[in-house]
Amino acid sequence: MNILRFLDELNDKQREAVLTTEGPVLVLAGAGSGKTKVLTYRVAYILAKKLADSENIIALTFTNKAAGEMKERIRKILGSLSKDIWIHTFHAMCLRILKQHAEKVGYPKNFVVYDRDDQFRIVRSIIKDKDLKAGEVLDILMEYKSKRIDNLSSEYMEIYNAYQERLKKYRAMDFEDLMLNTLELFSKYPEIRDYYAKKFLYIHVDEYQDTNHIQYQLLKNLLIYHNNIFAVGDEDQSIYSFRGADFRIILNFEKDFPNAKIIFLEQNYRSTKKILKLANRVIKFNYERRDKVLWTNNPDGKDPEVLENHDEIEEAEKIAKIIVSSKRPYSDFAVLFRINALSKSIEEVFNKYKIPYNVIGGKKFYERREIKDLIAYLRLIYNPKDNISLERAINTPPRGIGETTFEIIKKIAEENNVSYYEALRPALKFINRKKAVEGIIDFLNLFEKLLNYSKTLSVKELAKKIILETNYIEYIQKNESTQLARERRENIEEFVNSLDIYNNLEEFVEDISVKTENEIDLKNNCVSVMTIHSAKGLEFPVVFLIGLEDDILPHHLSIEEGNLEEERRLFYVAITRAKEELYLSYCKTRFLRGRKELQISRFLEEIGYKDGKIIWDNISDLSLTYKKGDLIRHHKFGIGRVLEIKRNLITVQFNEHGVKTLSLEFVKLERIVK
DNA sequence: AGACTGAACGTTTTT
DNA sequence: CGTTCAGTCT
Ligand SMILES: Nc1ncnc2c1ncn2[C@@H]1O[C@H](COP(=O)(O)OP(=O)(O)OP(=O)(O)O)[C@@H](O)[C@H]1O
Repeated sequence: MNILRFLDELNDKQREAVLTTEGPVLVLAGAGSGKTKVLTYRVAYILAKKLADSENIIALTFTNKAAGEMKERIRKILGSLSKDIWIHTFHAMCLRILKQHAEKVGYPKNFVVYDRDDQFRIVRSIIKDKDLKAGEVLDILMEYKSKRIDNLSSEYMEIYNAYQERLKKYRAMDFEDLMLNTLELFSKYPEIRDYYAKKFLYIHVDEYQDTNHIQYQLLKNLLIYHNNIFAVGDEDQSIYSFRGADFRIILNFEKDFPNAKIIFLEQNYRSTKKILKLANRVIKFNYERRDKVLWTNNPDGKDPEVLENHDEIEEAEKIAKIIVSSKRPYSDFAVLFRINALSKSIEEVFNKYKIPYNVIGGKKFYERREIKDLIAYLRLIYNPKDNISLERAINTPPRGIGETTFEIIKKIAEENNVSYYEALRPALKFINRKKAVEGIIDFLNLFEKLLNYSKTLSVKELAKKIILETNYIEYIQKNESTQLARERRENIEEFVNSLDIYNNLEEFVEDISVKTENEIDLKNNCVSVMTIHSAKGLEFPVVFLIGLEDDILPHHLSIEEGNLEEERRLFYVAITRAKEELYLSYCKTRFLRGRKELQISRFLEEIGYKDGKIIWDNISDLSLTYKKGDLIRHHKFGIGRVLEIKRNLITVQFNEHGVKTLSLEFVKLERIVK
C-alpha cells in the first residue's frame, strides 16, 4: 500500500507506537523526539488502513495553536480524507458537545462563554462593597470550582453561589463550566455519553502532562467502550499547573490503564548536540521526574551563546543586529520570554530596525477595547440575555445612561426576574432624567434594527451596520488622540475583514468563545515574539531566550510558592524549541515598574555558565553546578552542606545523616538557594 | 452624566 | 511605568 510509505520516515520505536492501535498507549519522551509527529502519523495510519472512519477519531490538545498545527499536519498527509476528525482543545470539544445538548443541563442553545474579563466583571459587582481584590477572589473561586480545593469560608461560599447564579441567569458558562457541564451531561444522560464513547474509536491526547483532573474524568468517560487511548507527553514539559494540570496523571498512566503499553523515545531530531546538552543538564536538577535518555545524531552545531546586557534596550538591539546581519529569513527566528511585559522593548527596537514580527498571544486582539465593544453588540444580538454584554453596549458610545440609571434597570430586572434587556422598556417609567430616557429609547430602536439586520445579513455586514448605526468611528475620534484613534480604526477594519470566514452569527460567537487569538492577522515571514507557554510544541531554527534573570525566570511569585521546578521546566521547554542556534540573554537592569537591578538567573549557572562562558567539558559539567558551602537537598538524606568537590565526587555534610561522599554521575541533588 | 484630576497601585503563565 | 480608581467640577 503506497499510502503507508510515510511510515518509512519513522524510527523503530516511533513506528511501534504508530502500529499499536489497540488498547491504551503512552509515549513518554523528551522534547523533540517526535511525539507529535507520531501522533499525527498514527491518525493517518488508522485512516489509511481503514481501521476507522474519520468521524471515529478524535485528537485533543491544550492550546488552540496546537490544535491548529495538528489540523494542518494531518491535512497535509491525508487531504480531505481527514475532514471529519475532531481536532480540538478539551474546551472546544466540550463546547461542541454542549451546543448539541445545552437544554439537558439547563442552558438554552445560544449560551455564551465568558472569559476572564467577563468573570472579573461579575466578581467585581458581587464584592463591590467588600474590601477584597477581585483577582484573588476569582482565583480562589476557580480553584474551588475545578475541585483543587475542597472547601471555602462561608464568606467566599456566598460569593461563589452568587457568581454561579449570575452565570446561570445570564445564560453564560465560564471555561470550567464547559467541562463540568459536559461531565454532568454524561452522568445524567448515559445514552449521550455512550454515543460519544462509541463514536470515538480512537482517542488521541497530545501534551498529556497538561491534563487536569476534570479533563481526566472526561477522558475516562469517553473510554468506557473502546479504551483506545493514545497519549503522548513529557512530564518535564508540564508548565500549566496554575490551571490545574497535574503531571502525576501522566506518571500514573500505567496504574490508571492496566495493560497499558508505554513507549519511550530517546532520539531527538530537532536540536543540535550542544543545545540538547544544555537542556539535558538543566532538567537533571529537577527531582520530581522520571529520568530519561535523550540523544541526537544532529551535528554539534554552533555553540549556544549567552548575551550579557546592561539593560533591555541593549538586549533588544543586540538581537536586532544579529537578525539583520543574518542571511536567514525572518521566520527562522523566535524571541521567547517568561512574561508578556518583556515584549515591549523588543517591539520598539524591531520597529526601529524595520524588522517584521508577530506578537503571538500577549495583549490579545480580542481584548482591545474597540474590539470588545463590537463583540459585545454581536454577542448581545446572539443572546439578548447576556447581561454583561448589554452593560457594555448600552452606554458605548455614551447615551446618557450612567450608573444611577443602570441601577434602576438592574433593580427592575431583578424584581421581575428578567434580563436587563427585557427590563429596559418597563424601566422607562421609573426614570426621570429626560436624557436617560431618550438614551434608552435610542438604544432600543437601534438594537431592534440590528436584530432585524441579523436575520438577513452576514456577520461581516452586520458588524459594519453596528459601526455605522452607533457612529462608532466618530465616537473614537472624538475621544482619543489622533494617533490612538487611527490605531483603533485600523483594528476595527482588521476585525471586520476577519469576519469573512463566518457563515452565521452562531459560528462567530462559538469560535471567539474558545479562541483567544486572531490567527488571521499573522503576517508572513516574520520574527515570532511570544511567551514560553505559547511556544510549547513549536520549533525554530534560531531562538533568543530573553529576561534570564532571577525573579523573571524563575519568576518571583513561583519562587515564593515553592514552584521552582516548574520554572525550570519552563526554561527547559524554551531551550528545546531551538533547532540550530540558541541565544540566552539577561540584563543587569530592566525597566519594570521603575528601573530594577536584577541578578542573573540561577538557571544559567545550572547549564554550566560560569565566569562569562559556558563550560562544555563533561566531568566538570557535573561538579561546576555545586560549590563548596552550597546547601543541597538529597532525596534520601535530606538537606546538607557541600564540603568538597573532587572531579565527579561530592562530599556533603548532611544535617541528619552525617558526612557522605557521592558520585555526581548517579546522584540527584537539588540546590537550595539562600 | 461625564470629563477631568491626582493618587494609588500592581507586577505570571492560558483555555 | 501605565493603568485604574476615587474624588471634584461643569
Ligand atoms: N524519525 C524522524 N526522522 C526525522 N525527523 C523526525 C523524526 N521524528 C521527528 N522528527 C522531527 O523532529 C522534530 C520534532 O518533532 P515533534 O514536534 O513531533 O517532537 P515532540 O516530541 O512533539 O516535541 P515537543 O515535546 O517539544 O513538543 C520535527 O521537526 C519532526 O519533523
